[in-house]
Amino acid sequence: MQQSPKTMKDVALAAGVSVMTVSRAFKSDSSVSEATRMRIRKIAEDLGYVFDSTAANLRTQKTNFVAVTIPSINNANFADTVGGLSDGLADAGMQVLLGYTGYDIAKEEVLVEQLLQRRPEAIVVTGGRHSERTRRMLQNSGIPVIETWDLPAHPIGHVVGFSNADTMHAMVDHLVAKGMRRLAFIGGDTDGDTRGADRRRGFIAAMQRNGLDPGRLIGAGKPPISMREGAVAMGVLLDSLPDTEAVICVSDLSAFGALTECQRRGIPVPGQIAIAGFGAYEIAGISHPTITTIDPHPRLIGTETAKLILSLLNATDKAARAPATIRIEWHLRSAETA
Amino acid sequence: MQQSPKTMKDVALAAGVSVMTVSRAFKSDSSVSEATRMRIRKIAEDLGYVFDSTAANLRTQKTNFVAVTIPSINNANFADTVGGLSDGLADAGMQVLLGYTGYDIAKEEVLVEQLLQRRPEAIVVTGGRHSERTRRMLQNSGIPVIETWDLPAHPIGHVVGFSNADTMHAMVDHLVAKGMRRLAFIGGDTDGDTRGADRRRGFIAAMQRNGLDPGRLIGAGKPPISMREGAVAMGVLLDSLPDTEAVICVSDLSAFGALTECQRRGIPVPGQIAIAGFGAYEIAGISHPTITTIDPHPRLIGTETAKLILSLLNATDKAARAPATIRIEWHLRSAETA
DNA sequence: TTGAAAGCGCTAACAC
DNA sequence: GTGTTAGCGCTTTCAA
Repeated sequence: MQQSPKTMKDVALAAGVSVMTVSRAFKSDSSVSEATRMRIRKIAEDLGYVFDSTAANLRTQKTNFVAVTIPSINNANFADTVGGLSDGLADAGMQVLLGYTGYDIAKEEVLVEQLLQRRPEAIVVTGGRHSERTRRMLQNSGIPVIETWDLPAHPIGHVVGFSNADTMHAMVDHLVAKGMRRLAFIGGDTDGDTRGADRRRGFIAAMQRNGLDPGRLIGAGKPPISMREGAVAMGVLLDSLPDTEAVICVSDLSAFGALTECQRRGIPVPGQIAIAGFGAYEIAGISHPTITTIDPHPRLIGTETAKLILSLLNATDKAARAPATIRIEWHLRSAETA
Repeated sequence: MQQSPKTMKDVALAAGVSVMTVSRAFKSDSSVSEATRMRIRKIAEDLGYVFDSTAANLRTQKTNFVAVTIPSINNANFADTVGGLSDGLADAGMQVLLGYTGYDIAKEEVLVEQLLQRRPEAIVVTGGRHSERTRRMLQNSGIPVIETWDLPAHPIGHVVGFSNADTMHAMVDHLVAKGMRRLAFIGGDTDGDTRGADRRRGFIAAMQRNGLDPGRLIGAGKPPISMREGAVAMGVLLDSLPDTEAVICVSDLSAFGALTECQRRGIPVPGQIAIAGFGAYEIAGISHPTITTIDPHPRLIGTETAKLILSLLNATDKAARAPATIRIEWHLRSAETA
C-alpha cells in the first residue's frame, strides 16, 4: 500500500515513450501528437500517477504560489481579503500559501522566513510594521512584496491599503456632527494589532483636532478583541464614565458585544449612548439595531493585490515593476446605533 | 536587485568550505565544529542567504506540510479547526497548506489534485462525501487521509468527527421536552453543505421518531447560509407558518439572523417562538438573548487530527497505521432562546 | 569533522 | 513530433 509514488519514468515505461514525451503530454501547449497525449494521459490515470510539482518547481524555479501572512485565520475581514486574493490568482493557476502571525511581529519574523524558504513568487503581508530582520528578509527576497491593510510611511515595496487613522477622523467627525462631545474608544491594550493601534491614535488626534477630551480610552485586553471583551469593556465604560455620549470600538465584533451589554442593562442605543465599530462585518448590517461602521472593502484589497501581483510577474520592463501604492477607498456606513 | 537568490554554493565559496559543510551547519544535530557552524551561519546571514526548501523537499522526499481542505475560509468553526491543527503540527515543524472547496465537490476534486501534486505528508478533508475520482486519488495517495467533521459510513482512511444527524436528535428532544411540538428547520436548499444536509436529515428523522410533522422545512438559499439569509428565512417562516413554536437553524449565524428578524417584528423569543442554532459560535454566547446551540468543539477536532497525524507519521509498525476513527463529543448548550 | 560523488523527478535546450 | 543530455539546489552515502 505505502509504495513509493509513481514517477514519469513509470508512465514512460508503460507507454513505451521517453520521459520527455510524458512531460509534454501534461503541458497542454507543447508539441505532442494528440493521439500520444491521450494515450499517455490515460495510462497515467490508470497507474494512479500524480504529477510531482516539487520536482518541477526546482527545475523551473517557479512554484506558482503566493505567500500571505494574516494576523488571524479567524477574522472575517482578512478572510475576505484572502478570498479575493485566491480567486484573483486562481485564473493564473496560482495558489495561496497562508500563515498566521497571531498579531505578533516576532511570530511574523519566523513565519516570513519559513514562507520565503518555500520560494513563493510574491509575498503579501498584512500591515506595515515589522521587525528589522523581517524587513531585511523581505527586501532581499527578490520577489514582489506587498504590504496591505495599511499605508506605511516607508513601504518595503508595494502597498495596497488605506490609512486606519484617517477612518477614525471621519468617524469622530460623524459623531461630533450629531452633537456628541464626550466620545470614548474601546480597543486593545497592547499594540499587537497595529491597525487597531493606528485607529486609536487616529481617534485621539481627531478628538484633539475637535478640541475635545481624548482621554476616554478603555483597554479591552490583548488583541484581537472579541465580542465578549467588547461587552466587558462597555460595562467598565458605563460604570466609570456614565456620561459618555458615544463609543467607537476597534471592530464591529467588539461593538456588537458593547451593544449587547447595553441591551442587558436596558440602556437605549443610541438614545443614551451611540456605538460605532469598524470593518463592516455582516453582523453590523443585520444586528438589531444595525451598527454604524467603516467599510474598508476587504475583498477589494485582495482582488487589487492579486491584479498587482499578476501584472508584476508579467512585467518585462523595469518601469512596470516600480513600487506601486494602491489606495483603497473606505466608506462610513451610518446605521441605527450612531 | 532582482538577482538570482544565493545558494549554499555561494555560502560555501564565501566560507571556504564545501557545500556539504554548509548544509550541515544548518541542521542543528549534525556533526560540524561549533566554530565553523557559527562562522557559516554568520556568513549566510550577511549574504542574505535563504535556505531553499524546494530542493531539500525533492532530495529528501519530505515536504513538512499537511494539506487541508475546508469548505470556506470565512467560517469561524473551520477556522478554529485549522487553528488547532496548525498549532498541533507546529511543534513538529510542520505547516498547513489550506485550500477552499466553496462547498462544491467538483471544486474539491480539482483542489485535492492540486494539493497532492505538492506532495503533502498527510491530507485532511472536511466531510465524508467526495466525488469518485477524489476518493480514488486520496486512496492511492500513499499518505494518511483524515476525514473530519463527519462520521462517514465508508471512510477512506482515518476519521476525526461526529454525527451531524445525531446532534439534531438531541436538539429536537430538547425542544420537545420543553413542550414544543411544531418545530421547523431553516437550512440550505441544496446539499452542497453536506453536514448541513445531514443535520436536516437528522431533524426529519428525529421529528418522525417523536411522531411529529417534519414538514416545516425552510430553504434559505445556497450554502453557506448567512445571517441575512437566516433573517429572510425567518420572515418566510413567520409569514407562512405563524403557529411554529420553535425553529432549528443550520448554524448559529442563521439563527442569529432569525433572532434579529423576530426582534425587528417585535416577536418575543422564546416567548412566541424558540430558536436554536449549531456551532457554538461566539455570537451564540453573547447575543441578547443568548442562543441555544450545539458545541461540536471545532478546535478539538483540529488538535486531535494533529495528534493523529503525528502518531501516524512516526509509526513504524503497520498496526499503528491502522485506520482510526476518533469520535469527538459534542454538547448541547441550552441558552435563553430555547 | 569534512569532502566528493551521485541523484531526488522534472524540464530547458538542443538534436534528429 | 520525439529523444538525449544536463542540471535545478539540496542531502544521502561513502570515503578520508
